[in-house]
Amino acid sequence: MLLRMSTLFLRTLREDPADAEVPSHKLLVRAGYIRRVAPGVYSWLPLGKIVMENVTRVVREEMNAMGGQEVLFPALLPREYYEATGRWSEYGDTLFRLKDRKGADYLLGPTHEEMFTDMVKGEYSSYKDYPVVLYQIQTKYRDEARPRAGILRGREFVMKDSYSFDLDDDGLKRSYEQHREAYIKLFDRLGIEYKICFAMSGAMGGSASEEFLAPAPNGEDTFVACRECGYAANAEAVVTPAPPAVTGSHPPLQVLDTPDTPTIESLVAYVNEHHGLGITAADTLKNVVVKVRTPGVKDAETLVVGVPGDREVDFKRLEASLSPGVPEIFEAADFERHPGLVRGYIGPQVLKKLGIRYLVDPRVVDGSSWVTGANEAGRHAAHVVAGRDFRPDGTIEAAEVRPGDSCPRCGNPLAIDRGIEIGHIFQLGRKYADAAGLDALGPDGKPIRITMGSYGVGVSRAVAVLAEQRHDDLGLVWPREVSPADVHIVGTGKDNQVEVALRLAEELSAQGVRVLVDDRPGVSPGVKFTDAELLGVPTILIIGRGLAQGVAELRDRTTGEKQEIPLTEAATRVLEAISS
RNA sequence: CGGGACGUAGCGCAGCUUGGUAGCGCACUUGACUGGGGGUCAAGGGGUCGCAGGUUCAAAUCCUGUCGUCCCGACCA
Repeated sequence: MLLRMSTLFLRTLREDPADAEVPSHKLLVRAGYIRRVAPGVYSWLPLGKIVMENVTRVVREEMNAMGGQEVLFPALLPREYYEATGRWSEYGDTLFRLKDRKGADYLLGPTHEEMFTDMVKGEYSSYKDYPVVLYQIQTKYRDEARPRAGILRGREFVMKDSYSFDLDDDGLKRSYEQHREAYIKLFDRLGIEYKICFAMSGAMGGSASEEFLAPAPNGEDTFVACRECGYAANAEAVVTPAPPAVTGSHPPLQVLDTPDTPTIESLVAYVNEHHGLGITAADTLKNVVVKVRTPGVKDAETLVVGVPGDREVDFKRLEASLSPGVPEIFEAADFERHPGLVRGYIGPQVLKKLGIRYLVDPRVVDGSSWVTGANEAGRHAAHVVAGRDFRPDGTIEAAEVRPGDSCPRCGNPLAIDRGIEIGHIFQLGRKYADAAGLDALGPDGKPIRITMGSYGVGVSRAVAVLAEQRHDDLGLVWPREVSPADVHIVGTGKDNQVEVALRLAEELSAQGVRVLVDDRPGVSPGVKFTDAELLGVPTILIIGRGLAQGVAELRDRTTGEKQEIPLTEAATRVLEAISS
């Protein structure tokens, strides 16, 4: 492959685009890899297209290697497929919907579970056919409420999605493990740094689930990681280790006057000063009321969540825990309908009587004693003991996670970081097979319900993640596998440098090296150097002022290392560099 | 959907307060010089000032409406 800058469809920009915030977005636009067309919708220019193809190739090779078979579904889908699983309505505004000339409903596929399931059902009917893994690399459409960060979160994006179909749970586990291994290989090859995190299976249903998160300051996901034992989890999925139950006796419940103490801080300060308690925020029990709306259920349920007072309720965690239920803020009007709930002074003592479900943080164990609301304005209660003065209906993971919290596996402190989800694997189970009635006829003549796994890789997102993780002040720094070229040869000078550069480029190209050569006439060396650095090809060879002395310069874009080499050795040295 | 900002040349921006000839940088064209860090000089081309309505002799500028975009919070690869 030989790309000549003199004819390459490329214009680099000196300035950052005004609508770009994150480095990957700025650099991919400035370096001429992508251009914006609409919010969350981008065109790929020649260099960007090559990078995307390279990522696609790696993903495809690893999927084939693990036994996956590639198929391709249309992006344009009729409504009927999404009707059976209820997602035509459940997906809501995120679904791009359209009508054909007859007025029939269509959609642009946001994901393809239904199509895969239906296809397998149409072709396979015997237990002898299974297991099978199918995948596709497809453009997906989601009308995101807020696309952001360029290619990182688009409304149109390329995803590899695969599905495993097995006869039993052991088979599903095997397929899941195979995908996990394939993903490790694939992301390693792509040069992406990632952490495998326990995840919630979320709205998709199912059980075991892990996310491949690429650590990046601009990531949208928060995850915890334990340096000691390697445990890593999406913040939504972190399990709070419960302390042992407390035994022994406590003083009887005591109601205290605590005027003007609607917040935890004011409460702690007041009871320590006026009631001599000596407590901290962690000794108080904060009770947060929410409404929970469950799909298909008419009325929202009122729910109270109890967490230690030194922690906020993390709405994302709460939502993940309640899924498929959706929590909503309990507003002033709702309080009016529930006079038993005194805003700012809610305690769990009365919830049973009010018939309100009460879920607590796992730290609220039997026998633990708390300072909490007395259900009267201006009054709190001390020595409120779990199991004695109130009995929760269960525990819930809703409290915020903080750096230093105990690792649920080994107890050491956890660190918190941001990451970008680049892959997700999970054991779907039988949800879609149930909806489609996907069975195989077993050896005994009885039908076996198929169990499925679902596995995604954000292909176009991976391009952005690489730009996000691998850049410096000068520009992009591609890893070898995805770089638009193996070597960027710069010919600069007023003698025959460009001519020599071109000759060398052709020679290398003939040996299978992918070459980008800057043969633009009349362009100053400074421009060529800055462009080379911006574009980010990992090896740069300069044919410049040293030509008369038979010297070229070899640069490593990643390390910044420069060395003068004899021109006669240039081809060999480049071959060495790109194979190392 | 809630909060904030912004729409002027391909890109980045000024001009708007106080109405009167639409401007700067980058990019682009031509010529000369320069030739290892986005170089210099000269001459150019390129605009429905988001859209609609209003006020006015006159609107990029004032008023009303509308559309769109970006950023921060609830969804997800």
